[in-house]
Amino acid sequence: MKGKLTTTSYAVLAQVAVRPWSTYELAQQRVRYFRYVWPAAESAIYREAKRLASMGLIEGEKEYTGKRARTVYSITGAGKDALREWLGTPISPFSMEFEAMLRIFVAPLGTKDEMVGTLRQVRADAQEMLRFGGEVKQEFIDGINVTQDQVHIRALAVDFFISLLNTVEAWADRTLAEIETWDDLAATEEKKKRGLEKIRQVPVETPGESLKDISKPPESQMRARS
Amino acid sequence: MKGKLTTTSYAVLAQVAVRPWSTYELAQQRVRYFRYVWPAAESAIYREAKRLASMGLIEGEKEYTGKRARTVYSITGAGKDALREWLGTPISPFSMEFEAMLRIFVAPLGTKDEMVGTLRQVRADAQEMLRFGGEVKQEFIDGINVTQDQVHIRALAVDFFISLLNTVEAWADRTLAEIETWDDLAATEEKKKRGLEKIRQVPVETPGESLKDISKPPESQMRARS
DNA sequence: GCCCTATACTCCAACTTGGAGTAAAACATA
DNA sequence: TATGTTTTACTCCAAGTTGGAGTATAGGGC
Repeated sequence: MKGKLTTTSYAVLAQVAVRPWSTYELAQQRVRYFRYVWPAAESAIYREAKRLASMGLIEGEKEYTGKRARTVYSITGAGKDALREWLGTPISPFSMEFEAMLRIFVAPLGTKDEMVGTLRQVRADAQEMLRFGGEVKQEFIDGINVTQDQVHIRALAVDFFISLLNTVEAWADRTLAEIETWDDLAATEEKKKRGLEKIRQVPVETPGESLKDISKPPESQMRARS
Repeated sequence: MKGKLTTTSYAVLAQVAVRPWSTYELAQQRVRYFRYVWPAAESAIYREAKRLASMGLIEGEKEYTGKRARTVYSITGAGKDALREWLGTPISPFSMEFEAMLRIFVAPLGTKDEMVGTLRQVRADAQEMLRFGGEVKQEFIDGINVTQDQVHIRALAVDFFISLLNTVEAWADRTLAEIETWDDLAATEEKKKRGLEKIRQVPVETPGESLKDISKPPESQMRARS
C-alpha cells in the first residue's frame, strides 16, 4: 500500500470494474479497448494489478487448472470509491504519437516513393483499425460484446473511434492523390502556391487580423500528463 | 558516440533540419509543432541535442551574450544522411493518450455532471488547439511562418490537424447533446436501444456475417513502438 | 536601483518500457 | 502414443524517459 495511483492504475482499475478478469485476460483484453486510449506495456499491467491488490482496490482470487495457477481480480468497494474520486480530478490532455507526420516533415530529404509509402502505411493502419471497428460494431449488433450492458456508453466510444479513423483515412487518401500529381518533393513555386491555397481553404477561423507576434501554443498542451 | 537513435532523436534531428536553433529555442519551439506528433520531456531535448552533437549529426556553435552562453545547433551532412536512412525504416504505429475516454468508460460510477464536465473539457481543449491552428493558418497566409519555404509539405500537416480537431470537436458536441437528454448515466432499456441504434448507424462496414469468435485486434497496434 | 521575466541550461529520483526468460496446460498432428 | 506448437500465466531487469527542482545570467520596465 504505497505510492499514488497513476492514470495507468486507473486504466487497469477501470477495466476490472467492467467485470472480473484474470491477469492474463487483463493484459490480452486491454489490447482490444484500453490500449487505444491509454497505451501501457504488458509488464506494467501485471505490476499495477499487484499494486492495486495490495492497496485493497481489487481482490485477487487464486484459481488452479492442475498445477497452473491464475489470479482472477474483481473490483472492491474501495476500488469503486477510488474511481469515483478520480472522476472529480483534472483530466490530462489528449496527446498522440504519430511518427508518420515526423517523416512527412523531412520527406523532401528522401524520395517521393518513400513518402507515398509512409502515407500508404498510414492509410493501411487506419483501414485495419476500421476493420476491427467494424467487427466490434457487429459484436454489439449481435449482442455478444463483453460490455453489452454498457452499450449506451460504449456507443459513444465507437462513434469517436470510427469518426477519427475515417478522418485519418480520408486525409491519407486526399494527400496521396495530391502527391501523385507531383514529380518530386522539392519546393517549387507551383507546389507552394497550391499548398498555400490548401491552407487558405482549411476549415478553421483565423484570428481575423494579422499577427504581431508569433502565436503561443495552447495551454491545454501544457497541462501535466500523469 | 554511443547507442542507437530513438524516434525522439530523429524528432530533434528533423527539427534542426528545418533551420539552426539554439537548444532553448529547440525546446520552446518544438512545443509549437513537434509536440503534437511526438511528445517528449524538455530535459530529453537537451540530452538528445548533446547526443546528436557527440555523434556528429548536428553541430553546436557556442555564442555569447555577455557571460551567458548559448549553443546554436545546425544539421551536418551526416545528420541529413541519418534522416534519409531513417526514412527507409519501418514506421511505428499511430497511438494516442486520451484519458477522457477512460473516464467515460467508468462514467456511470460518477455523476452526469462529471461526465458533462469531461466532455466540455475535451471540447474546450479541441477548440483551443483549433484557435492555435487558426493562428498558424494566418501565419502562413501572411507569409511569416518559420517553415514558409516548406508550405507545400506543411499544408498537409495543417490539413491533418484541423480535420482531426474538427472531428473531435464535432464528436464532443453531439455527445454532449445526447447526454443532455439523459436524466442520469444508468443503463436503461431506452438508452441502450438508442446506443445500439447509434452503433448501427456508425459509418463503417461490418464483416457481413456474424462472428464466430471474438475478433482479434489489428496487427498494426502490435508493431513495436520505439 | 530593483523586480520580474526570459534565456540557458543541469541534475536526478522515480517511474516505464520492451524484451527475454520460465513453466505448465492444452491442442494438433503424425 | 509421441511430439511439437500455441496459449496461459506470469517474473525480472537493463536501459531509457519523465517531470520537477535547481542554478545563474541578461534584459526590460518602472
